[in-house]
Amino acid sequence: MLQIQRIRQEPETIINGLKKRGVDASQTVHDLLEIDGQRRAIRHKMEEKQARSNALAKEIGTLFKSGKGAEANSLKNETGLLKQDIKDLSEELHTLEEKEHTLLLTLPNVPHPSVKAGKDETDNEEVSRSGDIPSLHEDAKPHWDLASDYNLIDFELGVKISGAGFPVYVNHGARLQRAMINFFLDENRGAGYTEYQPPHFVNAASGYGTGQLPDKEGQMYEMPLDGLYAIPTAEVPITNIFRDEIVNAADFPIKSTGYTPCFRREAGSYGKDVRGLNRLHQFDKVEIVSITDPSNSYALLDEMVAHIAGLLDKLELPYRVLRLCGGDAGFTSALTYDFEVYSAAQQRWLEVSSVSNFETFQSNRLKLRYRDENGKTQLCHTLNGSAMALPRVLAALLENHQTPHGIKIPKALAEYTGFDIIK
RNA sequence: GGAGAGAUGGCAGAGUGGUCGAAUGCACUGGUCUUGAAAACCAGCGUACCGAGAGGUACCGGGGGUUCGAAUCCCUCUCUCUCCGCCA
Repeated sequence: MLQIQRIRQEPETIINGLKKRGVDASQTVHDLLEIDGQRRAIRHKMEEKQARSNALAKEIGTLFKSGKGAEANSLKNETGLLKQDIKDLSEELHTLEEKEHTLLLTLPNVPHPSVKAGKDETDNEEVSRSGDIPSLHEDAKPHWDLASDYNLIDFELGVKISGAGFPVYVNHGARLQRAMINFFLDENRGAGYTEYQPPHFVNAASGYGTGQLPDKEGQMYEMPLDGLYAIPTAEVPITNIFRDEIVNAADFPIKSTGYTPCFRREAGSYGKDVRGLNRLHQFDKVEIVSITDPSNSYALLDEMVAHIAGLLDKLELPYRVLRLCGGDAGFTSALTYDFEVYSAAQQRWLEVSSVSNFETFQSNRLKLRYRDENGKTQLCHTLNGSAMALPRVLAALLENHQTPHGIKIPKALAEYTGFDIIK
């Protein structure tokens, strides 16, 4: 959520920035400024009456104590009137506050200056590319065939137990999953991230904190009996560790990591990219979350990008890094880099990581602050990224490293799997 | 599932109608003392909004009510804890 103070200070910057997303915010900003002005005027008026009422109440108390009951009672006339006024004003104030809040929720984050205007993924900029795209032998297969040939993943079994999009990993497939989780967590820990094992269900307050609610309400699995939501990413519970906190600036950057399964309803995306591991209702992901002060957040974003690149290098996968254009970046993001690995048999790029700086967009909702050098509280910048989403990494590993003799496991990962080839 | 207790500042914990944004202790920050440290002593120490400032307003889990006046009384919701039962 954008800060109203910022909209007051630089409405034009915000309107122009949002144009890069293809969003025309001029009407909303205009309405917000008007409502905000009214709100503050009414608040001021109400506070004046409250001050008067407080003073009178004090006076009445003193008068009663000194036995001047008649005088005290005469003052009560005025307080009665004030009371009604205050009630009316406060109702008006609440209405305006609600309107303002509702409007604020509709505005996405303002893109960073480096973000290009654009409509969708076709307008994203490739900023780097690494690794060689393998030339596969003639009988090379897509990962869903490999998964079944080598008995690694049983999609039909998942359908029986739960439904489409809930694969069952078996034997070497299951072990590979477990190995990747440990590999990623160890690498992240080695880079200074504190490891967490957070809850997989969160309450509504947490959903609002990171912006899943109300923006993406229908994307989360919901347990209405208990008022809980299955997390769509570890970002939600891990970032909410810091909700309503004033963190110590000396601890910056605060770096956290955690593995969780992720649950997504993927409503409205049936039939699109659902083959194999490309899009699932439940998948495993290791997430990194960082918190720092505004002056260092973009350097930290670069550091996170470099860290993720290092992971893909160790997995010996070809990848490219994209800077998302305004229209393709998420609602809450100021700047997002996507990592895509090349899946050689499908002959397409698969998104395996998305790294974003949210600036104060999340922390404003989270009330996540630090104290600056003057002792004033300021909103932190929050960032996060996948390091790494497992299914598509697995898909690329299987496809790219297949040989006529079996599927080779990259050296870094083989230390975790205990085997270096799947036959 | 049954029974009970509770929700107050970073933490612990007082406060049952006015002078309470709130005692006290711990923690934290600054200072005195000390070769240094500890101890002791002194001072400071919640958040948000409005205001140039003085200052004002709100907040004692959320919402509503009683009252001139509510942390304190009433209603209601939520959450937490303890004991019993069941159970990984």
